[in-house]
Amino acid sequence: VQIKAPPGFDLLVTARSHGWYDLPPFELSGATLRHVPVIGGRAHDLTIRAGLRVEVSPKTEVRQIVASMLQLDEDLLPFYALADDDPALAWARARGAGRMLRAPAVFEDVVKMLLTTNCSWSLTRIMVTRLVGELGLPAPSGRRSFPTPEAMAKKDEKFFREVVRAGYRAPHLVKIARDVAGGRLDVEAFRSIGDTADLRERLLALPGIGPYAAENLLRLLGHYDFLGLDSWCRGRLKELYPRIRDTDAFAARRYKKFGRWMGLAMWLDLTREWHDSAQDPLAK
DNA sequence: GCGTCCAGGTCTACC
DNA sequence: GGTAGACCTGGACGC
Repeated sequence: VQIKAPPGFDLLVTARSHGWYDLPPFELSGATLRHVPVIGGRAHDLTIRAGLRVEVSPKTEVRQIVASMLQLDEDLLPFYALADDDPALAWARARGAGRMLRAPAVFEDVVKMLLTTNCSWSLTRIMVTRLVGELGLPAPSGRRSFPTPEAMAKKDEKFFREVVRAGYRAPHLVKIARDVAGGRLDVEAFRSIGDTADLRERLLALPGIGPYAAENLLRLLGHYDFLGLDSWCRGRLKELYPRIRDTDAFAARRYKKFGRWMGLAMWLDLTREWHDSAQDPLAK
């Protein structure tokens, strides 16, 4: 399947927009991005190569999934117009940066974000790998999908504590999975909510999702009005701007001029070095 | 080998 | 509304 990309689009820049490419079922090898989406109840091998050649079936649904995963429909021109005037962000237009890599389903993004809270990146990777290995559906290649809400809903808190070893996050995983599987919670509909404040409140209503997780999920949902500051962001701000004292107040001032794009502006400022070299940014 | 600290926070009980 | 303190795990670090 050939998919037309917007001008300036760079698959590698989008794939490495944040850490998702490092968590299964995502796999980034060279300029090839893989995932195992569940389509029609079955797991499929999805391979996306530079030039956006996609090899999978059924084709129609794949177009929508890939366009959503790579945020191909996001109009970044208003953001670039602002970034052009900022010396630290003028690179964004030239590199085609600003599209955040997303999972095929919002459910996967929510669960993964929950598993990034209050732990090291290596622990996040371990927990997600166990979840996929235990509950994912096998694709023809043998690689596994991210678990469906139904698969997770069948497991109890003990499983998430003792097998996934998610610790105190276990009851949150059970609650979210069972609410989604039971039809009481439609996280996929979050992509069509336009009002940022409303969407943020709905995300904060999810157990285990606080300001950090909600605001980072907002960014994946195309809302950049909040900064989503965490300890990593604060550390990076201090590295980039060593003279600042109050990182949160500084960030609010520094990126205010970007308006509804402020969260994206900050993220690209903090991660610009990831796109300077061919080195894996998470390898450090 | 062992103990301590902390990492891409959240929730609850208090005040 | 703000603020301690508890919460799981795994890796880094010091001894």
